[in-house]
Amino acid sequence: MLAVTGPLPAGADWAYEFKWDGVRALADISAGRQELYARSGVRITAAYPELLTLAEQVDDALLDGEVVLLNQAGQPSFTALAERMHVRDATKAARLAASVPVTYMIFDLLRLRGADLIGRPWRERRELLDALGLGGARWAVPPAFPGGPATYDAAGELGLEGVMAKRVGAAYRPGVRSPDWVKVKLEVTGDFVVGGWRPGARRIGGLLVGVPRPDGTLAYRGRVGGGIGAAIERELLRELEPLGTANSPFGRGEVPREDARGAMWVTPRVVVEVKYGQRTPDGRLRFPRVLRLRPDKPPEEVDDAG
DNA sequence: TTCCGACAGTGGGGTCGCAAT
DNA sequence: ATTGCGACCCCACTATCGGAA
Repeated sequence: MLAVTGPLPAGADWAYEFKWDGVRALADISAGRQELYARSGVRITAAYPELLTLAEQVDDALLDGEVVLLNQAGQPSFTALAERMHVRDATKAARLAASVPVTYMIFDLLRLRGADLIGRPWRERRELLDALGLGGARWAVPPAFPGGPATYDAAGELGLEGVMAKRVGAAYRPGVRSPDWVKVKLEVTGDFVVGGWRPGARRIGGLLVGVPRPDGTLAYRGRVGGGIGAAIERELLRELEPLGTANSPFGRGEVPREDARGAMWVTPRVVVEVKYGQRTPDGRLRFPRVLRLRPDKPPEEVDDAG
């Protein structure tokens, strides 16, 4: 079951959980055996051996949750998790499980001791899950809260990805992106200077953006290809085409070769407003998309705050 | 006839593995 | 040994098309 994106729902028929930035995983435990499955249905048991002792706490259950890798501050790091999720080799998995262990955040219960719970309301499934008393060094059942705004604020303070709102009376619908689950992500908008663009299936595939440095070069912040519809593309072409230049306005060697392939460089004069999730460890924008052009904003006034 | 929802396609940050260079 | 590319993970958004209203 998947969530739709939307504004924070309000009302007594909603409950709120933190949204964990990791990999979705179903844990199927029966007869002392345990398997983990990714959203695609692929078996990912071997990648996370530290979760296998979960079977000692429950003998027959189908659990839904998110595998996360917490940093020292207790915040999930998707970038760090990415280095673990492709691992198939048992020896390598065991070494990583010891040095950078994951945590399984369990939030739903779909089967218990032979009883299929999918048709039961979320509230009931959640009560049964809580009653199992699951908890250990490498897994947890994070709490659900009754207040939406408070949960959202807390997610912001804790540096989490956002909030999941769940309709308490709703059944579990496998594989369905249902409005009974609403994800509300903490996102920000910021202004960035266009230093180049790449042709794609559209005339403008994506923009290469950055923020100005005192020496006049741009500090690279990544590519932005989302949000460029026909109208914005037309505006961008009108502004960018006269600004073409032979040299990259970014710092030397700063744009990865992959990103620079086919790029058309421009004099850094066009400012765009971009919406995005968090930053990656090296400052690049995650899930970026163009909101609009900022013809009113001079490039010199762009900073890296937003 | 118009509107809406599902879906394919395009774009992003990443990692890994394999084949071509 | 390096590079390109697709397959997976996470995703947002746009354009299109067919069916419902």
